Amino acid sequence: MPGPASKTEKQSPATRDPEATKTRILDAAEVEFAQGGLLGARTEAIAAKTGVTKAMLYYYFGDKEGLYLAVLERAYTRRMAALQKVDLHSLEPEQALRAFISAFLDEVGVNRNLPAIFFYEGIQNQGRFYSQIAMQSLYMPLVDLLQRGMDSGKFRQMNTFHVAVNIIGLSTFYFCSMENIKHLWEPGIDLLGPEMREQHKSEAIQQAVAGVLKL
Amino acid sequence: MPGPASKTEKQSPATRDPEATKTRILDAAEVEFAQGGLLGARTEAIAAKTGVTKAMLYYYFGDKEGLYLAVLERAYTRRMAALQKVDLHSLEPEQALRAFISAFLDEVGVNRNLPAIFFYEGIQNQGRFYSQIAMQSLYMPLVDLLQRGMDSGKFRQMNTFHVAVNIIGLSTFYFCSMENIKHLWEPGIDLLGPEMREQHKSEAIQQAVAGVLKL
DNA sequence: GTCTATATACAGATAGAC
DNA sequence: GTCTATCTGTATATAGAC
Repeated sequence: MPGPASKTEKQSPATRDPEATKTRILDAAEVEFAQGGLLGARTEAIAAKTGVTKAMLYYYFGDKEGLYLAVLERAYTRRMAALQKVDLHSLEPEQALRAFISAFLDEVGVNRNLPAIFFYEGIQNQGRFYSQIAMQSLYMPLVDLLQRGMDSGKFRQMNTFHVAVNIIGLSTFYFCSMENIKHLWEPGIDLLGPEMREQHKSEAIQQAVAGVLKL
Repeated sequence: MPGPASKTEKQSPATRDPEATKTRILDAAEVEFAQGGLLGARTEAIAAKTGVTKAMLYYYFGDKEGLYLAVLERAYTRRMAALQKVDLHSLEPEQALRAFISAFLDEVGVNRNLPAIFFYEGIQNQGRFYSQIAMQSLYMPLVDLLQRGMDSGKFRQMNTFHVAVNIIGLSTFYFCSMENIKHLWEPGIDLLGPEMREQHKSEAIQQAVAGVLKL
């Protein structure tokens, strides 16, 4: 039965609201890019999730790559905002490290697509869109923090770059590998549920802290 | 200047050697799948790298997915072989953990495409091709090892599943994020060179061991 | 600002000669 | 067993009506 009333389920009608539409597109694109990367994402799929037509993506963002950059930009801004809330310099190194990982993982819990997106960015796009900036916002504060811990004698001697990378790794790998590791737990468990996230955060912090403290 | 002699550089001539050709295709496919995943990989690119035509991929492996499965199969076999060389049960928990990570990272050094491939497998394919098997070979031995350490009183109380995942994470993230993190070091450094790999391995083992030992 | 319809390019896959 | 040529589907992107 064709006709205007038989339209199949769309997320919402065509609400002629530019900002809302842009946001909805970005939200859908973020999910799609997180799943397939720039290469694997399909503009048609993004449009379908959004509830607008493909043409709108091009109207607002020029092309697929422009949309991708907008997603990265927004993701980066969010991450920065979340991490800058914690004042690392007012805390002792160990407490600062705990606070940093906690804030980082809370942010990942809210914005679950970021680890995969940044991962894709490195592996599929050779970091050509964002590695410099992501590094400055995420890794350098951590490296500085570790250096401060070493200087104060609380942390062991270490290569701060490698350790910083490994700490981000042990914190984010869980979110990037969920589908590979879910069989470790009982079937149907929600790895993103509050209890599991808390468990993961707790273990991640313990591992990170114990891994850098002087024996 | 057309003609049979002006053929542009191919990896090798058409050597009518089935096994060699299959191996060459698998090698090239592994690189391509590691870079783009099942979705992003291009059969044309694989053929170009191999030096045979696209038709050969289909002749030997049926379709793209068949080739992908063959790559996974071979990668899995290699990983199993590398990990089973170390006899975990004959070592004390701490030494076993060191040996396990060392063997794992040595294998990653030899076979550099695996972390990315398994990562893609989880994130892009929802682990539908391999998560069960990869889990059995990689995570369960580690979980058992951690449990043994807890039982013996040498390791702290922990959630062995989370800790195992985090240990694999801190060990592999480096290889999956190279292009994102390379700016932490001086320009042009080879993150896969022997010195850097040794540094990474050393730090990874220290972090993993310190993270599980009883204080 | 949003949609429908379509142009253009390219990727996966196959047929058939050699 | 390998290649060339090609079919077919699908993806990005655009033109133009509303």
